[in-house]
Amino acid sequence: MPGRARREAVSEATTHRLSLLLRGLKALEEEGVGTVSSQVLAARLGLGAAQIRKDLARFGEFGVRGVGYGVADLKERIRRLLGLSTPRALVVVGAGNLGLALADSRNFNSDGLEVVALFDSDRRKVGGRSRTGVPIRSASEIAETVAGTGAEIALLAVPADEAPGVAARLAAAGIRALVNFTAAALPPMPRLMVRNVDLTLFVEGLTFHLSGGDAALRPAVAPVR
Amino acid sequence: MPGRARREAVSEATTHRLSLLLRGLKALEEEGVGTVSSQVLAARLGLGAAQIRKDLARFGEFGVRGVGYGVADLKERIRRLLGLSTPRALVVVGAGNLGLALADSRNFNSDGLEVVALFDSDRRKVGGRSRTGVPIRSASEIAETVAGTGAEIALLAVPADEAPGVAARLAAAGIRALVNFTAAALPPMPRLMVRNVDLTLFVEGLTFHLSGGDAALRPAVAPVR
DNA sequence: TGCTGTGAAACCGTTCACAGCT
DNA sequence: AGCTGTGAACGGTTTCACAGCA
Repeated sequence: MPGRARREAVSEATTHRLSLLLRGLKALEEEGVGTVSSQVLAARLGLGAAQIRKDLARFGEFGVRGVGYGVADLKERIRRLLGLSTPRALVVVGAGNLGLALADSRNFNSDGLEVVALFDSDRRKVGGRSRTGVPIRSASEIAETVAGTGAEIALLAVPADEAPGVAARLAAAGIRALVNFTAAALPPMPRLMVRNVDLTLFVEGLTFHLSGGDAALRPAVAPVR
Repeated sequence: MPGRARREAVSEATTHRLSLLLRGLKALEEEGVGTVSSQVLAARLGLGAAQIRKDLARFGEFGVRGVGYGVADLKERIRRLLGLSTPRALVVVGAGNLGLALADSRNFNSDGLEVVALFDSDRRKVGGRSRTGVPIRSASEIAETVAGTGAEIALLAVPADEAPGVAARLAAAGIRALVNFTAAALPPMPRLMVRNVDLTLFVEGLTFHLSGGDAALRPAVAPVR
């Protein structure tokens, strides 16, 4: 599923692993570990050691031969690399269960990320707050809020049929990157980077394998051979 | 990120595209379209035409040369292929916002999929129902409910630190496939197929590209060359 | 002519194996 | 001796280009 925007030399798989790496390094730092090898890191994250080294190699030299990586140092450099060293504001559109879950997730409220607002078109929700205190504003205030907070990233969790319209408004408001949690396919938009995260797809991938892969197509009787 | 279990000849990318295809075909059928070419289908889904043909080729011959694919026929065959032609029960563990969102999602309650129960350890939630009526049971009833409903698939949406324990209990209860929405890394379990869907990863992938890729590592002054 | 099905080519990411530094 | 950084091999997926059929 391409989500290509500009010169995308770095694959999504790589950025995902960097994220994972960052998380692992944080844990190690809390455990008081000062130095770590790609070997050990890999085992903890379920990745290959060579792959970690390769991923890092793309961005420079981070370790010391014969020794390993400095935990605090590598952590800081990856954080920097992922663009998390400067604070970033997020907005979540759609204050249904999914939107609320996203807004309150500690994962989006750590490092440099902060969810600054939720939007919904339901009058009864507007003016309220999520459990952790994110204010719910009217969808009509999107442009104003985005401008005021400098938010660059939006998480889209509205009903599928409203998704394209809302995405267009977010783009117009100056949002530069969007994660689409909707099943709707969004048209390509000029200055907006889009990642589609379709939760259904993961489940149907499982049903495929559960049902024995392509078993459904094979005849019920044993094949000739 | 491998999630390899048994002989996994068919890639996750392929099953995702089949899911997408199924969705597209449903839409076409509702529009009253009887026949469609890989060309048109591809354009609607944002895929390549050759790729659609290649994906299908893996499972047999589905179209008519010079004509295209019969919408109703192809839809039915893909549904079959994905293992959605027979009903499947799902359970969702964790009745927080994310769990409730998953349980009420129309995506998991169409075709052959049905969410039959939510589980939570919070006494105050147990006995209640989600907005669409899925009953919330005590986490202690997992084994019993799974046995009673024949559920094979579980969606895991509990706090990260509880994830490994709950996953083990689900495996013991007879669940065969699990989608882990938690940030926790689950240990490999014998008869349990796991897919990890870490929502954080998608956002941090965006911050990487927003910050100009590896711009953070390049010196502020222009490189020598 | 139009469109599928498919071998071949191109591409990309991962894994291997080792040179090089500490 | 230990571990990083990396060229080379590998495997898998995507794209191309066309043969074959309606």
